Amino acid sequence: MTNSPLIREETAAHVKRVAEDLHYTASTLGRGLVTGKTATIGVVVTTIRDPFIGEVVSGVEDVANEHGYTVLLACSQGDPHREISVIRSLQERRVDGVLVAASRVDSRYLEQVSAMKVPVVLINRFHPGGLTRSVMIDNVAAATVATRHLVQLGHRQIGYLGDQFGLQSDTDRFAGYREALAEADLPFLPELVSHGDGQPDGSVKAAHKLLSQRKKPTAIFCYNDMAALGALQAAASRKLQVPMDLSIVGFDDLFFAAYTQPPLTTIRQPMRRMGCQAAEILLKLLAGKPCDGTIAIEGQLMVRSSTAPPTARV
Amino acid sequence: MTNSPLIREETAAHVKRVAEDLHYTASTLGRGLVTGKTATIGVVVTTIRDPFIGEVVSGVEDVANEHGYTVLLACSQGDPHREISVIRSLQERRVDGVLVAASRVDSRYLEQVSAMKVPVVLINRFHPGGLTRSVMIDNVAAATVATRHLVQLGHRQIGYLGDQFGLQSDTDRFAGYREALAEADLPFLPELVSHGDGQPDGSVKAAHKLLSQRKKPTAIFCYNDMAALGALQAAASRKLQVPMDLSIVGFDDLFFAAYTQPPLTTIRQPMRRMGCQAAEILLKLLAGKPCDGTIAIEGQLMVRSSTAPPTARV
DNA sequence: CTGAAAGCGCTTACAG
DNA sequence: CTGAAAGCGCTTACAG
Repeated sequence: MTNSPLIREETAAHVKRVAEDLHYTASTLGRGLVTGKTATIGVVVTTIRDPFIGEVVSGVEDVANEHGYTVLLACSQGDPHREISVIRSLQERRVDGVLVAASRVDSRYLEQVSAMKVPVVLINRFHPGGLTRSVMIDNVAAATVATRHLVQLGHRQIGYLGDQFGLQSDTDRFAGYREALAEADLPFLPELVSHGDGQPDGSVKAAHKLLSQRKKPTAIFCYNDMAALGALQAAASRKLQVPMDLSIVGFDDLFFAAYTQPPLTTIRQPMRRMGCQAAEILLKLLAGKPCDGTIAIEGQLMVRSSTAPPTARV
Repeated sequence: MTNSPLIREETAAHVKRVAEDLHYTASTLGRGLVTGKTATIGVVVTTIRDPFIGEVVSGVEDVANEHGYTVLLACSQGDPHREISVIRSLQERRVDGVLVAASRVDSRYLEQVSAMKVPVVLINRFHPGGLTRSVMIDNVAAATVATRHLVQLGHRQIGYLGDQFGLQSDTDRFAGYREALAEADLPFLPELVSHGDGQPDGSVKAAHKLLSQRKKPTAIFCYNDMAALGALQAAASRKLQVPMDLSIVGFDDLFFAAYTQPPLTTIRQPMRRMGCQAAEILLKLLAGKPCDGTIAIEGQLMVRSSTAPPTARV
């Protein structure tokens, strides 16, 4: 099916027509075997149920498709066993390159991906290595901006509702939170930080812990929008009005953030665009073009209605 | 790498060890060429950004993986051009079977999938044909249950906030809505139905249209939870209290439904399980086992706090 | 029981 | 310019 100027146009047209009538399409298996390319990229994620991941993968799929590539989906489910089986499956299928958008994967795993000797692009992750690149949001800076927003509204008791302790992005966002406190000369109060799981359920509990302090926070900066959903719920169940009694800021700007009641102030992370960029880097690498360093994305503060100055009640 | 009792165990172990050291994995390209199987299934969706789709695909990926299959992702984006290019791409890669979880695909498209001569399983879609099966929720029945719930609470002015007009599932849910009205001897009022787009943005507008009637509804049954998000927003911007001034019921029970304020009464659609079931049917078909008919899933009413009896104010 | 050959569907380099 | 052959990495049927 390779076009060539050596064949009479009408002949080519005829062949094409017949091929179409027969529903014939050249097999990439045969082609792949000889060219060593499959025009397929592996996308490794924790779970595709996560709306953050969905956005990223959508961007990836889009540019991949545009360039004739197809996406092989690999969900690790955060399970070490599946992590390795899923990687092997990509390797067996001889993907041309790999994209990883899984926040919670351990490093052995990235080691294994590297061992495939194909280009790999990491999203919101970093791993040194010749063929691996990253596109990541500047978590520290974005978290500082988010917390600073609360400081500027007049809050002095600001809580941090994190994801699981030890997760890189959690550590970074926490660092940004502390940085904003420090720059405003606010004391860091350990009892104002609580760790959930980056999901609504776990975050409700973590939020309650924060809100049951004797000196409770007037504002909470949440690890992500999922956690903010939990915080919103916890506030409602304690009859706290948001933002009058409690300000809440999230992170990600998932589709529902503009639709919570009240609409959520959050840091917008251009998830889809990050997916696109990551795919573009990968395709460049596959085309043999040089492409170095890690791309740092800036988060953007979206001020909506879940934040306000603290009310002066004691 | 095929195990065989004919080879000494220790030899096999040795070979395996060396293979592992060399990071060798048998290529499925060579194998596929001779066996005619790729252990790959194509999953066609509108867009992976849709949380409904994410859940379904997660289920599919799970059972596929468990059985040694890998998922090739194909997003049509509802674009006819991409629909065909994406199908071709699956065909070129010689997927063993196809799963379609795209609500808005036209039938020409399904025709093309059928022409691939591989088993296909449709989710929430029906298409006659020898090799195609379906797993679908009973939209009419579930919508009747949802509307009946409102009737039983005492509502007489019940609105329907639909998806785009003409979509099969919209038509079915609308039919269920009318059925519940009829069985309660309530008149059908055309001015109480409004069509959005199954997304929050478009549904806000559609909800406003409903709420600006002279005799406005005291309850709205929404096509899905996304639409309900829009209805919730519209209510809030009109200072209507949910559920006191307006009851709202959704459809799907997406992850955020339990976390809206107030938590959303909705029809739970077991999305993940539907994905699993669809994959299981496909795998059965691939194994040559007979497997017929379409599986009908029942929706489940989840009563939360967005519905209540209408207040007696005029 | 075992090892060499044929062949799956392609592309590419080469001989005519 | 064109057509036949070799070969990519596998599996399988077959000869020894």
